[in-house]
Parts: sequence; C-alpha cells; structure tokens
Amino acid sequence: MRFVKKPSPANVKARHPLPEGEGRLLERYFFERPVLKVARDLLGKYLVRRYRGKVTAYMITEVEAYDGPKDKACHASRGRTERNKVMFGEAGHFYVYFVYGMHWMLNIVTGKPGYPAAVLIRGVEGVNGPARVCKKLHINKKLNGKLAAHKSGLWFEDGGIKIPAEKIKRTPRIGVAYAKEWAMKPYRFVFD
DNA sequence: ACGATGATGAAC
DNA sequence: TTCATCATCGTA
Repeated sequence: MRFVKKPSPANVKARHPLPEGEGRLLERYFFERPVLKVARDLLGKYLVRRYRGKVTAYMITEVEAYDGPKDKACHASRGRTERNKVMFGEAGHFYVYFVYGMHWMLNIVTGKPGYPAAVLIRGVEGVNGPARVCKKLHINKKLNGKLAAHKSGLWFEDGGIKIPAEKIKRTPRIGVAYAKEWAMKPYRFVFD
C-alpha cells in the first residue's frame, strides 16, 4: 500500500488530472494495445480504489493475459455471452465476474473494440490471489462494465516505477488446465 | 486433497 | 428446467 488518505473535494479538483493518488491516471489509450503488452506494463502500476471516501493505492504484482477468441482459456473463446460481453467492447473497462460460487475476479479490457481480450489482476502488493484482491478492494458486479476512471471509484495510476525486464517472470496461467495447448502459454506475469 | 457455494451457459 | 463447469481459497 502506497498511501491512505481522505481526498478533500477542493484538493481533488485543484490537482486534476493527477487527483486522488500521486500518480498519473492511466487513460484508455494505455489499454488499447495488445493484451500481452498491457499485462506486462501493468506490473509496477497502481490499482487505486476509492471506497467510503477513502483512497488506497496498491502496486500490481501479478497479472494474466487472456487473448481473444482463439485463446481457449479466454471466456471469449466460447463466443459472446451475457457474462463476457464487456470484453467485446472498448478497452479500459472492467470485466468483473463471479466464480466458484463465492469469488469475484477483476479484469481490465484491452485492445481494439470488438477484439475480446483482458488482463486479470491476480495480485497486488500484500495481496496474493485474484479473489483476495477483489475481497480486499470491495470489488463486485457493480464495477462490471465501468470505465477505469476516477468517477468509477477504481482506476489505475502510473507511479513512475518501471519494473526491469530481468525481474519479471513469465509462467503458464493458473487454473486453466482445460485449455489444452493454450494452458501452457506463458501469459502470467509476476515480479519479486 | 477436498469441499464450499452459486452464477452461467449449454443441453435437453 | 436441469446440469456440468468453474481465470479460487481455506482447511486438513
């Protein structure tokens, strides 16, 4: 956790477009790129939550890329459905869904509109596991389809930290063994 | 190693 | 309407 503070409305307005945290808001164009690049670049960035008036930022430490209709581990590989439709829309929007009868998963949509891809946020500083991230940040269905921006109460910031390539490990994704040859692709990104 | 726990999507 | 599945986690 980088900081915890109460934003005063005056302060937020005065500092726009660098409100809330001290980092720079990641705008939509950051996410309008190939999902593997976005995934890699999200490491070291901050996921920032405003909840009940308090703002907290967490450095992102672990992500996974889900890459379009041909990726058998990606929900979009079974076509567009009510659940996954957000992935087919504009980059920079959250795709949040419920699994195993008890856990929420947070994804951010990437790439060009119409191409269904997203990055799963698997871990942040001090919080390992995608379900724990959502529990800690109070993330649920209400954020599904929302733009990652201040008004949503959940967004990303660049805190000026660049994780060097040699610190980043790529591994197969977790929990997608059913995806056959796609299960072994090194689409998970982590750093120490 | 396994059970919890319920929404989702596809089959029937 | 029923049923298998599921991008997980806590307990053992």
